[in-house]
Amino acid sequence: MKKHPRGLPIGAFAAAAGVNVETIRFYQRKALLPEPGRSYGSIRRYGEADVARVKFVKSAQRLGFSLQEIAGLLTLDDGTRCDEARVLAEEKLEDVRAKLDDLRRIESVLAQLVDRCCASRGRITCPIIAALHAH
Amino acid sequence: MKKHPRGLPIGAFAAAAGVNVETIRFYQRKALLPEPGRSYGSIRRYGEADVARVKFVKSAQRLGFSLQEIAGLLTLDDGTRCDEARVLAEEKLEDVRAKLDDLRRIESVLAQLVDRCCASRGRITCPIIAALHAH
DNA sequence: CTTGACTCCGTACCTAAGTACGGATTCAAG
DNA sequence: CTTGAATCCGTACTTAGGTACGGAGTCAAG
Repeated sequence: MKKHPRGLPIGAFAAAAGVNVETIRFYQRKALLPEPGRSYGSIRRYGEADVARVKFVKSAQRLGFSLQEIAGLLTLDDGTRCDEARVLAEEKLEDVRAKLDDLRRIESVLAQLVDRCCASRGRITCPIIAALHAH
Repeated sequence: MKKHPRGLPIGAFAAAAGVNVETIRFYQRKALLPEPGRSYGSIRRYGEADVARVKFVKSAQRLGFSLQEIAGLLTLDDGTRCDEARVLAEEKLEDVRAKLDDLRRIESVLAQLVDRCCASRGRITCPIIAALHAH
């Protein structure tokens, strides 16, 4: 493993964070990452804190937060404004539960259709097609 | 209500189907609707079958089918190829169940985080922020 | 025959979260 | 000092499902 005494250049940084170089640049434009210092020239150098930040973003994404919402979470990064973080998490939980309700409804309709379809072998009109015509 | 003896022009058709005029033209480009006849001039005229078709598309969308998948369903529109329709419905059911699994996992994590957050009033480090840093 | 509403058509724009490209620098090794 | 890799930067493209725009043509009523 190579040493990067002045901090990681973008390629090594992206690899360390498990994302694409272009993704780093994209996050930079979205201000999800601070503009890093550019020691000796015009090349950006990143540190461990930046790697942690990208991983934070990816963790939050896995919980369904959008990048915009994650920008909000990142302003609470010092961990001292628990109330605000809880509000964001509660709102997201509501979103997720609403989507769950939708999907459960859809699942039951689809399951019924598949079921009725199986039960109606030889019928002239497919129950699935008929149901889609019915509403 | 006005009569449209030669069939509905696009505006009345879109209204009857409950969608935007632009949506009709978009569906036309996607070949979800057949090119309608243009009697006497260059104006498209639509019939009841077209209205039913748009409603079919909207029903299928509510069940989570993409327009591309709906194009597939529409080729089975005569209702005689029940097996093929069932396969498409089963695949969609699998999709929906996979998404449900994801969301349930997310819900439980979020619910735990909110819970722990509530339990830790006064703590210095917010458990939500800490958890996002942990993975 | 004119006016106003409607339609036609192609094209651009929108969101989200990136990905891809390409010319110009710059860095590091030999 | 040269060469090749990496970086910089702006811009365009991607998917899905539309929405919006604008100029030209057409249709029906008065």
